[in-house]
Amino acid sequence: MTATAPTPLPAQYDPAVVEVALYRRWLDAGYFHADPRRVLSGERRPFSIVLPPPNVTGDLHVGHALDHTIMDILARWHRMSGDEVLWLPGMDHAGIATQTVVERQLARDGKTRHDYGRELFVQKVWDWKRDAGGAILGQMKRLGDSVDWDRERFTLDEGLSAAVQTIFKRLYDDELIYRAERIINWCPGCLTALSDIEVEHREDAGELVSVRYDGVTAPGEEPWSVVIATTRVETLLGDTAVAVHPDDPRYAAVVGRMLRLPLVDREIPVVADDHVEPEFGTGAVKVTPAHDPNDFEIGRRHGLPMPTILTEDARITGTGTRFDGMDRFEARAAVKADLAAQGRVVAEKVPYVHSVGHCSRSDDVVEPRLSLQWFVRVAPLARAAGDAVRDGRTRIHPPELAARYFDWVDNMHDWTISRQLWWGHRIPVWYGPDGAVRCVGPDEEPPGEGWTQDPDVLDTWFSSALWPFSTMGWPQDTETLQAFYPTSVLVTGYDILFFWVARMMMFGLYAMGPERPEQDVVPFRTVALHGLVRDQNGKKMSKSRGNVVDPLAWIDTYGADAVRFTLARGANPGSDQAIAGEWVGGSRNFCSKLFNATRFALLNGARVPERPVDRAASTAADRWVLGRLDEVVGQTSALLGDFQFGKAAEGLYHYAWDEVCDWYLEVAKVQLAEPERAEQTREVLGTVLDTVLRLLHPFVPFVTESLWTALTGGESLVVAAWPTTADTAGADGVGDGADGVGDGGHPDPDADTWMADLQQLVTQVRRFRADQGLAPGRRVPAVVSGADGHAAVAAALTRLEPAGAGFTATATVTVALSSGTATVALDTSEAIDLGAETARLDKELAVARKDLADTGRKLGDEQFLGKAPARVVDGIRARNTKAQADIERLTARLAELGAAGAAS
RNA sequence: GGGCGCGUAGCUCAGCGGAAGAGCACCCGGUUUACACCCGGGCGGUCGGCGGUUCGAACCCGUCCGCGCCCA
Repeated sequence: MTATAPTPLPAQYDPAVVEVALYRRWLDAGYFHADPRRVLSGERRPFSIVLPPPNVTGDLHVGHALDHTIMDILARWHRMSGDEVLWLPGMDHAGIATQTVVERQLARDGKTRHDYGRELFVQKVWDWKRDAGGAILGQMKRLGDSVDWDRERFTLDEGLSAAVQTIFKRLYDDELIYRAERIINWCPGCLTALSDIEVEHREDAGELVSVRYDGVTAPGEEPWSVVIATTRVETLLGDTAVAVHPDDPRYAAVVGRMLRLPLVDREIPVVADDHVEPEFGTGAVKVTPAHDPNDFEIGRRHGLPMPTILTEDARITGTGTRFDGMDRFEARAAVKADLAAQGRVVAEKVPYVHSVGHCSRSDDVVEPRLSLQWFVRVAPLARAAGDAVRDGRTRIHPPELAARYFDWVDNMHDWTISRQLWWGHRIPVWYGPDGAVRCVGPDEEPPGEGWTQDPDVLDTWFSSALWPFSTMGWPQDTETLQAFYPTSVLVTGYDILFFWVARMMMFGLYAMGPERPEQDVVPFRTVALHGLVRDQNGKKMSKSRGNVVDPLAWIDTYGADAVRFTLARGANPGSDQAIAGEWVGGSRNFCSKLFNATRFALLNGARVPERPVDRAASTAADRWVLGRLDEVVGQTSALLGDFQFGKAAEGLYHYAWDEVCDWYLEVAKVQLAEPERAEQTREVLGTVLDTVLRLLHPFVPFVTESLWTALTGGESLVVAAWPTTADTAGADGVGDGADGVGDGGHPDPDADTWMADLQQLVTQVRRFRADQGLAPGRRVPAVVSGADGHAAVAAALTRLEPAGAGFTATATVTVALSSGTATVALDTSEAIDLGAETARLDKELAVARKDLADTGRKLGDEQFLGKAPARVVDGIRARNTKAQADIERLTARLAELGAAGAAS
């Protein structure tokens, strides 16, 4: 890097003027571009992440902001650590959502997609994508995402489409894709099939209606009947049986006999089936095979007819009743009314709260529907996906959430992949004369005359599942693939575990399987799961609740760094976090603090030394702050390696603000005023800030970049080296252990003790001043004794001044230090507030007495002495001694005050 | 109904076997030559209830209560 003279900083930091320009500079410099050759040549280790592709119609919401912040922290950290980093961005084509957006536009002109025809409509969707799609990509730039824009991908790109066709053909040839007539989830709003995970179950208030079906009687026979209960009474029109449990004595006599289906006047049998729950309701269930998955299975077992009684948009059809043409909900009321009129409604529960499936896109109530669709036979794929985690080839973090993953992959149903849409990858299957079927691979010509292609497209997830390798050029064996697959980590919310992880695992293992050693087949080595972002009261954000926050508004107000830091700080693996604007303000304050601290340091000539600071020649405060820096360096790397972003951020926040700013900078002011200390202090300041800014860069890239380039004159923090303890620790041989002075990142107990004593001394004097109402700015003459080596610094930090002529101590503060009691005699030039001081000392005395009692009790307990480890016993003993000393000291002070009070 | 998780300061959360912590909020004082997006000081908790294990429990076990999520 080229070192130039540090540049002065403005009076205030304004993220708005800095962030956009910095991001532009990073792009121009090409820092985010990944070069596979540096990996293949062995020059660098690879680190790769594929961005779980956001939806092309979507905007950046706060959940993305968290997800991206975490990925960016990892990417920047690894980049600084010398890895070749690929973070690959892109979007999916979101079949239903995108088609709906464009159809809505057409509807404004009173048109439908059918007015344009398939080809023209798809062209219109591409137009929309070009003009209005992908807003999220620009928003990612605002956040600072260090993605490789040169490799941006879209699931409908040519290359990715070839990948889709390739894997479809392979699965088809392996008989892992099949076409069949099954009950699927049908959305009457979107007019397409859905997979299980696109259906959201919710407790809705419906009704449970019990209806009497009369038996068909022989002449002269007693009338008999069976009562069934249903929440969807309109489906009665499609019933083809009533089922009971074979061992249910109540119905043994009627199994095999016929019932008269009300309203339709069709005869249906009573069948016996093991899967009927005798305890539920009356123990008899109506069977509508074309409109209920369980009933479909019963229908198959008993060879029942399966009439479809609903149109695609959920209107009654083909029943030959007056209900034909009615919407399903209208029909529900009408059917019930007619049944009631016939006296067949024997019971009714309204409201009856039960679980109802809704379309995750349109929120319409999903209708189970018998339909001819394409499916993936998931059993072998899902087993492989489970095994990869079971045998550790892919690690789920935090590990507790693996249970959820297994729960899903071990119980997965076959996946419905056909969608009755136009926007998407069209199924590469052609139908010819006489029922001939041909699946066409990517390099094959479609069959010609007399053949037609399947009209459906594939589920968007089908192409998203290929994302970890299709984006890298698969099925071509590219350098990118060789260098960066398997990806290092997939970062996503635990709520998306089923969507991304399970499917990407299945397809990754299947597609890459034949070509690689087993260890290298998985799509990601680690899956790092984070939680949901909630509002400030811990409530889930939702449009209906009106508590959705816009991360971009926060970026405008507080800066991207502040948003990122807030999210990072709250990110504990696998658990949800709450967020509020005020808290983002707190992070903005932290960024300002860093700015001001660096500004102060630069104004005082701080510089980064060529070689590590010589600790032997340093003050205790220098050694303390450097020793703590070593610890923070080690701790931050360790926590990042364990995905503990919240703790890493917290540790840096605490060190930078509470230790460096509140204590070291204040001590540094004193040292800078001493000619023989000033230069050393400038180097320590430079070292500490240089390192802290490096450590913070992955979290808050913008402010750290501005400050670091100003401080060091370096090119960019993006490509600066990640600190190690070897960088910061002095290699000067001091710290052989004899004097307890640390070396090479080891703790420095002497310096720590010195600092703890200083903090104790300063805090006690400040507290006295506050209790006594002494104005903070007022200089108070004082004599400090029993605190050698601390007196001058402590005096500066507590605004004490040397005693002059006529000094008369009006008050004394005693402070327990490691080496004994320090005494500060002050001349407040007036009588002190005895009440306030006595109350203070009484409070401290009470604490000391309680501690003496607590520790005394333990030390008198044979069991404790015998069983507790020596380390603990020693600790208790030390506390006991300390409590005794405190009591003596405080009692003596109180006695003096009593004397003073009596004398005055 | 099955499974998982959570109840710690006003709010959001760390801590998960040896003296109760943080951020934000709140109260008092402050133009201390980096910072009022600040500085200094302070208030605030029978760690959901009850039992058990242990020399010792916010932390381990049981049970109950209250929330949340996923799958039926």
